[in-house]
Amino acid sequence: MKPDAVRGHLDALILATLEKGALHGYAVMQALRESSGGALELPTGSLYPALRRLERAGYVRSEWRMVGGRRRRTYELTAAGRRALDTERSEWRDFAAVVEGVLRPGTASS
Amino acid sequence: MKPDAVRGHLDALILATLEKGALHGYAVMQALRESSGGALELPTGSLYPALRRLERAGYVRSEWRMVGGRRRRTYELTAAGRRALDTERSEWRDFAAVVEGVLRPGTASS
DNA sequence: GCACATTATGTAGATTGGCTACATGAAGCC
DNA sequence: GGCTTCATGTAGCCAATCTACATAATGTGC
Repeated sequence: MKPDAVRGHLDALILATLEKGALHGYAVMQALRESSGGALELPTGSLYPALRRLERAGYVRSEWRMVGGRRRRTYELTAAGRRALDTERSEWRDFAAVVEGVLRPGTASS
Repeated sequence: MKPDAVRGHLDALILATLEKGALHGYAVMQALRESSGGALELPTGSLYPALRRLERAGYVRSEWRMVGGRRRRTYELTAAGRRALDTERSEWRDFAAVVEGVLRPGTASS
């Protein structure tokens, strides 16, 4: 998968990952890798800034915790985040349908 | 549809549009608008640079024509362009499957 | 003949979001 | 003691799309 393909859809992926419950950044990375069957290997330089962006936007809320001397910042969806996820889902469906329609071969008279 | 959503997939859309036959830039715009049911309104500042990029990459070949005193640059897929389109199609399928899988709700135990 | 929409091509510059590469540090394991 | 994994983050780069602008001919309505 080309690196930039996810562009514009990463927020949706992260929000969906957090839908099931609060997670810290590293765990989001792992969850995304797993739920994508290994296809999504988010570098930390993509993930952490994205999470902060989502927080600035009010879609997630974060909280520091110390677990065994290790600091963890756990992220949790806000109500606005849930609404944003709904929007992202329907936008994805629209977008996918459009691309699918254009890409589908054999629509021409040929 | 948010303006940047197409990011990373525009090449595929343009190549697919040219698959049915050579078109000039403006006609590509119209064809894309039509085949997307009006969802894709490509600004010229996206389309023309994209076409030149595809040409530099060797995926399309262009030719000037004068039609009724009006200059037209028609673009045509090359063999490499057809191969690229195949690749784009399969990459799209992979990508869409991944996003679909992550976005699908209710995969959790919840 | 004049104004305005449409057809047609293009560039300059801003934006933006994901990437690479780097930096830090603790815990776990051998 | 050394290596891997867990964990968080920043600085700066880059590419692709967008906005806004510039140009010019044809078609249409009056």
